[in-house]
Amino acid sequence: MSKLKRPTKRRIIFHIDMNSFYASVEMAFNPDLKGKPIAIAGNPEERKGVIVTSSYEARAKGVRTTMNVWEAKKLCPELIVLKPNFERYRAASREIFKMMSEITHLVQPVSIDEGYIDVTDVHDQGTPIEIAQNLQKRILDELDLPCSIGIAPNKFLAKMGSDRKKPLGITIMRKRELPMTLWPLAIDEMYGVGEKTAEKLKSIHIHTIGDLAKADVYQLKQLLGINGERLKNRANGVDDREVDPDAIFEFKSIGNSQTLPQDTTDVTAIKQLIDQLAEKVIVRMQRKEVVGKSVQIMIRYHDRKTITRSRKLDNYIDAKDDLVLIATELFQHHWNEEPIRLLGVTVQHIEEKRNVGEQLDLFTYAEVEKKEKLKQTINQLSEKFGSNAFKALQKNDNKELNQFKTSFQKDFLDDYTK
DNA sequence: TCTGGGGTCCTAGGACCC
DNA sequence: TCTGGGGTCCTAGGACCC
Repeated sequence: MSKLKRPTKRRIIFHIDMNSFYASVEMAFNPDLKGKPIAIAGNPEERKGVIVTSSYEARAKGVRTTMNVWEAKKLCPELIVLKPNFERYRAASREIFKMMSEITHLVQPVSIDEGYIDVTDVHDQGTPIEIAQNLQKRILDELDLPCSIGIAPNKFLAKMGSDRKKPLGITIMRKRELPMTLWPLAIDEMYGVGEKTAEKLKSIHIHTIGDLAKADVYQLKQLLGINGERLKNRANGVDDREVDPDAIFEFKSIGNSQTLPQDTTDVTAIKQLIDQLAEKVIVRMQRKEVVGKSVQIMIRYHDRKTITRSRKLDNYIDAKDDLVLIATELFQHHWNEEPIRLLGVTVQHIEEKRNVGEQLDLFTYAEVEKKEKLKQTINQLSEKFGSNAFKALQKNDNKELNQFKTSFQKDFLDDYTK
């Protein structure tokens, strides 16, 4: 008997998007800031002082995300620049998602300030529009934070909808109205189309989402691979991704990176930064009770050329020593000695600790590696001096190998390797 | 004085196995 | 002796998003 795919039920999905979230949280926290041009940025003394978010008043003066602080101040001299208070933003975010989860358990956070909910089976809280209005009002009344909501039969259209009206908009994207609502929009406004893709599409005379909806699928595939077909589908309002409340728990990597105060070739400073980054990554891994099986470093050079180098491991790691060891090795192997602007350390192939079992609780990766090296050394010694003296040691357990190492290795090996 | 830091997903080539 | 082709894993890089 063939398995027929059941036609998917028509769904009602919201995309909730907080309006200039960090700036709004700061204004809620300090109402004196309301109505003023404010921006959140890193340390303006250092070069990482770029604008992360700005209030609508600042945007009206031309202030944009990723703009340098000095550049923004040139455009808007009265700009109030604040350092980010991530704890504050996270706390606000938790409250918002709690309100969503009081409507339905089908909540999928996608970042600190946006998420999807699926209200298809919510029947006791009014019409979808009423549910959206109530949610928006509640977030505004109780948290003093504005948001926009898109209502649509799928995620893509809901996302495009929440973008239509800011702040405090509610926009319904009906499939039959797409020629009026979606298709006139410029291709760069489409979610999933960035700078590069927009350029490529324009080269084949696709300038609006409507052009894309009607474009030849084979030509699109040639130009963009599988993504070409997917974008065309989305332009036609087709997107069957489900709202997945578990997605947030299934993260795949944890990393930290940092731009240095100045470009540097100073190995001591670089190693110190690797150590700090590894520490941060490990703390986050421990908090989430996960381990990882692959380590990646990122080096951004003075000219912004960026490389990544990674190594898949035989075992899961969760210890700082291991991460520092492997990240440092990767760095030493691949650094071309040019001045470095930014360094990153990331652990990939993340698994929950409890799913991995206990095999690696015996040794840390660093210990295993040390043991392997010691074995190799002993093999070499056996070759040179005959097997009798060392064969026995190879069969012994780790404790004896270590005893051997501490008592003999130093002087003996120093002589031997010279 | 240009351009932060956190991620995800996709592609493509080479190695290796069958 | 010469040779096909599929599948999977690993690594590096790129595009995109907030």
